[in-house]
Amino acid sequence: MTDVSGFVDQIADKSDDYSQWYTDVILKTKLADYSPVRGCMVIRPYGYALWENMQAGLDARFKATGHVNAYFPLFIPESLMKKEAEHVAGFAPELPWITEAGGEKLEERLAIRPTSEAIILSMYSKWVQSWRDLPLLINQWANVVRWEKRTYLFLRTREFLWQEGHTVHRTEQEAMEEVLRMLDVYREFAETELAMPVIRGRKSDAEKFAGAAATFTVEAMMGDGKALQAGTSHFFAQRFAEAFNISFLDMDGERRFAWTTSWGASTRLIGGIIMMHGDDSGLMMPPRVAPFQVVIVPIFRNDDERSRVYEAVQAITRDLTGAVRIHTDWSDNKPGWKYNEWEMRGAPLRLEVGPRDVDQGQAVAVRRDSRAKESIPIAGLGQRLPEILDEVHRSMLDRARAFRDAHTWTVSSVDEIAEQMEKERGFFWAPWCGSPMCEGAVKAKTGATLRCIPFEGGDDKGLCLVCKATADQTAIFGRSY
RNA sequence: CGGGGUGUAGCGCAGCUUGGUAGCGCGCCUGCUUUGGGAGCAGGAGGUCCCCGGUUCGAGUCCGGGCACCCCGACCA
Repeated sequence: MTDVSGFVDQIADKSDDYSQWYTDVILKTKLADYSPVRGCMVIRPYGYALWENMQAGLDARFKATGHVNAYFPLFIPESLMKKEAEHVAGFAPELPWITEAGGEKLEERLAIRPTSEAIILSMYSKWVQSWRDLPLLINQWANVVRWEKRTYLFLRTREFLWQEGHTVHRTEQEAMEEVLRMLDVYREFAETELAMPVIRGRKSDAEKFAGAAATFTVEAMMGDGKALQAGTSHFFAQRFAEAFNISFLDMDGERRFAWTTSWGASTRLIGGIIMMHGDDSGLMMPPRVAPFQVVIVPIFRNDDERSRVYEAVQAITRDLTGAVRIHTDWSDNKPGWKYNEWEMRGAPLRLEVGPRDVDQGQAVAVRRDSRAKESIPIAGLGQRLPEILDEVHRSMLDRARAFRDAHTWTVSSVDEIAEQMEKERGFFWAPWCGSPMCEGAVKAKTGATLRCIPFEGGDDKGLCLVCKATADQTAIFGRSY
């Protein structure tokens, strides 16, 4: 393997200063930049292209499960915001308010949406009259604002992009099925498109969404052992339906409150991609959402060679259009510079095309993840490159799983967590009695919060890691973003 | 909201102790030579030294006040 030490000196060492590494990577690879507005960021074209690919993957899955898109206003009247007590209490500290517009004080303050339950469900109360109107399955792609005190690129900014699905159902069972179905859509999307292994589970009461009866989550482990909530799906029971008066005449002629859900994933996932796959050379884009899956680096010494290489590159680009997302770097930089540049920016595959290759009717493919080189006949690129991209995806997913497994411990006491956290962070599986007191004790002692009660892999009998009472469930603890 | 740090060219920084022509590296522009793992030479452009006030013949530098941003912590769907 090529020695790559010292090539990317603009980026802090990942092991040396993880958060500086993360910030450097984002700025240097032009994913995003700080904005003139404190706590807000600009998503640059390279980052936005990534987001568009992620959107496409999610949107197709939402459509395939029967959902349609719509768009609701950014502003929420205070009276609507206040209708569900727990909900407003949960978001109050980070709500921005518009009190004046057009040179006049508003009669009613308008909140800038932190999430859209209030505005969407108030509309649903008009639209839902009969059991024949159900289920109502709507998603929206939008920006939301939460006035965070402490911000971090992609992971916690005051404004961010996301999607939020809001559905209404006739029965509790249907609503719960929807909640779990969409949670699994997030899991499948994360693994299939982002090469990001996640754990499905339920949130504790302390960690659940403000106003939800139950919150489910997919949790991923970042490269520093901290947890990232990669997507959530909420079961509201009939709480919001009662607050917003969403009721319908059922088949038996009885008027009943509906059952509602919501589920969301955001640009935070981009932060997850960076932290899960990146290394000291920079980004590593999961092939299926990478803005450029293959970057061609042309090599030549003079005009004659340049024109021969140009022809070959044109032919290759023609052949591959539609099969892979391809970009050719015709900048004036030297090839070596381009190799480093595109490794830093995480292109999954580099294709070198030089005079020697043209003479032999081939091109040299180099993988970002392993830096393995392979000479491929030009005629065979259309078949071989997608194969390699799939291999890269698989090995990235495998590596992320192996990393998570190597940083996961089964423990029986909170002291074990504290002890291990001194050395290395990760996920801690432990029996938990269900008490918020014990959950709080773990946080106070170790800084780790309860990430979820996993669907699979837990033990249903044990003694609580804190109080030693009988515990019929297992919880996963960890530091989180 | 608390603690720390930093504001000087697009970026990274030096200069401030001891006041006196605003500098360095990278990047950028032009030309020539280069190009298979971050090229070389030559020439060139680019400044509200964060802002306001004070001291002084003279302030990037000293004094006072303010602002902004970054990092750490608390808080946080």
